[in-house]
Amino acid sequence: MLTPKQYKLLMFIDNTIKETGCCPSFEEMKAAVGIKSKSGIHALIEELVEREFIRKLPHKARALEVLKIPRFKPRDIIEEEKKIKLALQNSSAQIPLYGKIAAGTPIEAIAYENETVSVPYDLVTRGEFYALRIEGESMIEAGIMDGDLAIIKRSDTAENGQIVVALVDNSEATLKVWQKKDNEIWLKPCNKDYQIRKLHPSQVKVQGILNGIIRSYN
Amino acid sequence: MLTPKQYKLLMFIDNTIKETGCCPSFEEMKAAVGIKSKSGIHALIEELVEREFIRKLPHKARALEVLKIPRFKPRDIIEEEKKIKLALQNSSAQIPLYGKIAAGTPIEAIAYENETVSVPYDLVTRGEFYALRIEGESMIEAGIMDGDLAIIKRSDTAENGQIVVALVDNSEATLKVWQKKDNEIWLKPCNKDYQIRKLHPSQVKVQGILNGIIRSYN
DNA sequence: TCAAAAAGAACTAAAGTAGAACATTTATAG
DNA sequence: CTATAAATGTTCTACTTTAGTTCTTTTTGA
Repeated sequence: MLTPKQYKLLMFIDNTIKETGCCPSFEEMKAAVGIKSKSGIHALIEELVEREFIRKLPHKARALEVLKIPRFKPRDIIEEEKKIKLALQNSSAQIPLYGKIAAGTPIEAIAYENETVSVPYDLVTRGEFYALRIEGESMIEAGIMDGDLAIIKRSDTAENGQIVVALVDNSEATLKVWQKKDNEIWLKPCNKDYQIRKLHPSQVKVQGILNGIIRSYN
Repeated sequence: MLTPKQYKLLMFIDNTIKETGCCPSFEEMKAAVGIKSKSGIHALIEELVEREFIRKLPHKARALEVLKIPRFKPRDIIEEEKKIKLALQNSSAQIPLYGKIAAGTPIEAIAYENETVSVPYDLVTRGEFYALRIEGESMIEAGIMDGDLAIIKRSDTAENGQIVVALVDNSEATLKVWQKKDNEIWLKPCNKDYQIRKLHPSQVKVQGILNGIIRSYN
């Protein structure tokens, strides 16, 4: 449509008229567009007139009228496009999403689901990770809400006090605080309404340790 | 209909005009379509002109006009777009980390900090985002814990019930649930031990809306 | 292996730069 | 109202850079 200089000039004229109410002189345009000679401006204006972007009132000085300016994309779309470009450059770590937890199936059993989620690198340093969607309120006092995405580091051991993915009786996976007491394993929820489960070590297997939480309010 | 290259070129021309207001040159088109010679672009343009998708103003440089956009995309383009969408899910965005909240400084004041954090792309679609480190326990019942990273979408308005970054008396930034009641603004914490603050609208300014939470257990 | 697509070189045309001379409009003093 | 100076706009020439066209050669894919 327009050349860059033509466009720059058109926008300058339009702006100036809108701001000051009167048309800029050639000298002002020279400065604005970055041209050192009036003839250049003249040529640009002739082009703009020919392409019907502006109109000249004949035999008048400082008498230009802007007829149209090229339509723009909405700013937020441009912004989004920029963001997409940027996002495509910085890749982040991919970890598999293994489904929901609290549902009662061993993690391995649902590992075939081929979904992945991207997480910031600082949540997944060193080790093997996977993600689970939280279901239920049993850990609410630890700030873990229904629907949150739990980032889990694969591990088959845990320290007291850590929040772990525990597999009970080889059938039920659950996210709880791990506590070893004498000859029992305590799985402690973080919610007054839930009971501590006291299990024999042979009944419980650690499948991973909670490493991070991602929540989206959408 | 159109070949993938033709379609790609047409879209590029249309986009460029809408974005920048001026027509791209052959050199720019070369880069956009991925052709190394101007003659290739020339051939494509001739095709597009013949099929009346674009018009050339004769004897002018950078003077193309898009007449219409085809309703259907070539199959290859559709597939490519799918790939991009997929890649997007797998990528992350960088957003600035503006420091801690609850500390009592307006967000703007600490905006100079040049740190950024990377967050999954699905937490930061459309809009401008920044991150704040949560300090304190006032939102603990909403699952927002001390030390969490809050992903905030910049906004100066909020709906009732949203969790917002509110600037009180131009000096104190705080994360609370927003509620407009008659002629008062209520800033509600999510913690029984904290009081609701009832303020005059002139005292409070929204600085952003909570969009996500990232927590790391390290 | 043949035709279509692409690359490249050589060329033509348009856009932009610069300065000067000239023409017109506008403001101002007499 | 008119003369005139100052400001503004137009035209011309000469030149540089950027853009577009045409042709030949090379590559590539059915």
